[in-house]
Amino acid sequence: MGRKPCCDKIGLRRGPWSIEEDHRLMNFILHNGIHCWRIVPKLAGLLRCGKSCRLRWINYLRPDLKRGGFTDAEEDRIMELHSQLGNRWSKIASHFSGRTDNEIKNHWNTKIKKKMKHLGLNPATHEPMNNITNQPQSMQITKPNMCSTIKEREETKGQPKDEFIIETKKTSIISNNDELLLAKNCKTLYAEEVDIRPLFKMQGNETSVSSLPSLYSNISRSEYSSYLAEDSISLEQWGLTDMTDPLVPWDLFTNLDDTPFLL
DNA sequence: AAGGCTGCCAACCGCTCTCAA
DNA sequence: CTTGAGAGCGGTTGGCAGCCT
Repeated sequence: MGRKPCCDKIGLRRGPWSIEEDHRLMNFILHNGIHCWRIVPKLAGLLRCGKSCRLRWINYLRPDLKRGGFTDAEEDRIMELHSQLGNRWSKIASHFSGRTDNEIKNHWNTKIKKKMKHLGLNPATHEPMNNITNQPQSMQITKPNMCSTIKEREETKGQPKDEFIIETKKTSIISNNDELLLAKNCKTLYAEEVDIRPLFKMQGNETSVSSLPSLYSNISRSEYSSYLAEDSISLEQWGLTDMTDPLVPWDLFTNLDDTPFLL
């Protein structure tokens, strides 16, 4: 038995939102703010449930949404965060401004997952899959102090953490930039034609990489420093007076009435 | 041209979490 | 402490568009 539905669904609209509905919801929230989603549709004059309104606002109407495709940097960050947080999309989304959990989840399921599989990495664990045949037997991967959640990471602040040691002999797994990038995002590192013991240590906001061949010397230096930066978005930060993203069809709303839809 | 297939993504569903009474 | 309502989250679905045969 789940909990009761958030609303009486009889007579309520479902499916895609019309421009008129978007207009009403947008107008209502911009004029009145959000206090209780349950009453929003009633006050805004919408035949939708509060839950549906909330979703529409968060995933589509919110003025601070970035829209457009994900940049390579954003993809890298998603993979990095996913390796730590797993499928906690809202947590992952909180590290991005202008991106929703739904958007990130969709991108993960449709693009990044495939990319990882293509590269022989398990999307769930971010580690090489067993059926990858070019992985040398001599390779050992150890994760002495892996933090699986942000909370854990915070709790172990000041201690060496997220430390991966990979020992390998003469492997050539990494042969192009994409794979190198992915390895970086898994905080794993493979050596090419050398014996190395790369050691990633994260201490506070600083990352140090020791004993790395020059090939890898330019990666992960600053990647982790942004981890701890928390994105916090507020209405004041939405910049409602400067919405210039051409991908957002705000011109549909340029003729908003001055008065809210109070019925 | 038409039908099938695939990818994308908005939206929904069911569950958990949070917090006030 | 318990309960219940609302909010939030993650998994899933369905429809559309574009591509392929």
